[in-house]
Amino acid sequence: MSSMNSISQIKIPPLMTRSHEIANVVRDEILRGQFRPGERLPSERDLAARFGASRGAVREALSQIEQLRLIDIQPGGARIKEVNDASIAVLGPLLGMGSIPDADLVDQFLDTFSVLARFTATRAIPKLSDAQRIDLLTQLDSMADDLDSVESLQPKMRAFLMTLGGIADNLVVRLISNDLQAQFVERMLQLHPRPSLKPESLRELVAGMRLGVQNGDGEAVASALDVHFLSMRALVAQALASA
Amino acid sequence: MSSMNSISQIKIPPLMTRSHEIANVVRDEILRGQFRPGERLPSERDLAARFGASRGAVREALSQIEQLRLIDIQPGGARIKEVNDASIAVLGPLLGMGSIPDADLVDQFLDTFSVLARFTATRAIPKLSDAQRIDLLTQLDSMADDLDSVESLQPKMRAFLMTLGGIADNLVVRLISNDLQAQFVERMLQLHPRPSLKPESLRELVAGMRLGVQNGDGEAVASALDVHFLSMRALVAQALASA
DNA sequence: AGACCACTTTGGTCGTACCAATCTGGACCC
DNA sequence: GGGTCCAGATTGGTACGACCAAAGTGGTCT
Repeated sequence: MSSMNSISQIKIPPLMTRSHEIANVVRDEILRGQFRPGERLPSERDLAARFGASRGAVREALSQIEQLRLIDIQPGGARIKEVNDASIAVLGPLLGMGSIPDADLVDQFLDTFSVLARFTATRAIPKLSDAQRIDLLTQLDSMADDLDSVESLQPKMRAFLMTLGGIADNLVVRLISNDLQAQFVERMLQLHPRPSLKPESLRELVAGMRLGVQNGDGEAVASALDVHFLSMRALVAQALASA
Repeated sequence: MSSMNSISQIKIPPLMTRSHEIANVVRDEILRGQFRPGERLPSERDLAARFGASRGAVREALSQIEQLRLIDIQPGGARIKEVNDASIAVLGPLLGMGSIPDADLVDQFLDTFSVLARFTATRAIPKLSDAQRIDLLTQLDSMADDLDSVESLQPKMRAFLMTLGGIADNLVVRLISNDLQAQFVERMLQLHPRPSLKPESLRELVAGMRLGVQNGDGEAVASALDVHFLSMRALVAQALASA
């Protein structure tokens, strides 16, 4: 009986401060491989001079990059670490670097996301209350009305998965999904050409999930999601290849 | 033909700077729920006064907390956000807050981790080269020698999963695992009483995985991992309950 | 009661200064 | 030549003070 205010969540550019700018530039340089792991980053004073900023701003920037586990700050110098050992939070920048997202990375993301969705479904469905089941069915029925418009289906799908996530009640997965969401989804939605799923596939997805929800069969819901994500991956790969 | 220097990777307390201290304290206060979401954090100047630190140090601290998506810094004041919307990186602090880790959270972690392990296995096994298969089998045989000593098996198990991860070659999962590792594993290893898996269970795990690797049957390896993590969860839950 | 405006507070940035840890290079000794 | 050792330069850690623009505050006026 609350929230749902601030409906559209208009995202003002999250206040690009000087330190964030610097952090972004330096982060991207590291991700681009312009420094070898173990190598020293230019000193704070040098960076400050280069960006025409104060050392304070640079320090804030480096402090952020350190949180990404991309560098190791120590007296004597900040050293670059392996990108493979970094935090999830580098995924977004990693994706957004080329003019077109790296196809492999996108596929890996979708693969991973599908596994998390499956996981959520299998954990949520068995513990459904009657009210929750009805809620989910309602959402699915609503989704069944927009099968040909990806634009209007996507947010409903997202909401559906969020509801499932709330029921599964696994904070770890929730936080992982947050990060993937934050890192990935927004960039994915700007894809051109947008992959277009066939209405039949979507109908199959919704119907499959509905059956699973009705019967309390988590594996059925998960399977429907599997199929959906598989075709999604194929389409996205195709879209990226032709771009 | 390189690396493998700095064998033991002695981790000196990662240089607890003033800003990190402040960040930790404030972060924990937020995680502890001492502020309501939407509420304003004390001003940088107030925090500086409270900690007897400079504003610069406080700003670096807040900048780090902002990266955790726990606060939203804006002119006018920093506002607290929902913990549920935060980054994975809050998991560690969240676990380490009570004298004993929260049992539910630990279980959720193990559940999630098992899914990621299963995922990695199913993706890695089908694309094994001969050399990789031999490598894995060798590792498993080595593991079969330490079945009764959890202390010596654990690192081998970890190495095995890392190898699988390298073969699966999914950067997204890799980064997620990094974070879970960074957030969780170290704290888990300090558990008392340590959960003790029965040697028979471990033998079964290793044997099951070996068979799967040999036959190129990813699902078999995944199943063996499933069983293992299930009993692990039961034991950990028991250990935490009796603590 | 609502609109409007001046004042205060708050974050964003800069500059300078000092300390301690680290690194660097050259003198020195074997 | 190769290793050792020490002083000076470099680097990060921290502090204080100052100014600006944006956001919040409260009181006045209508």
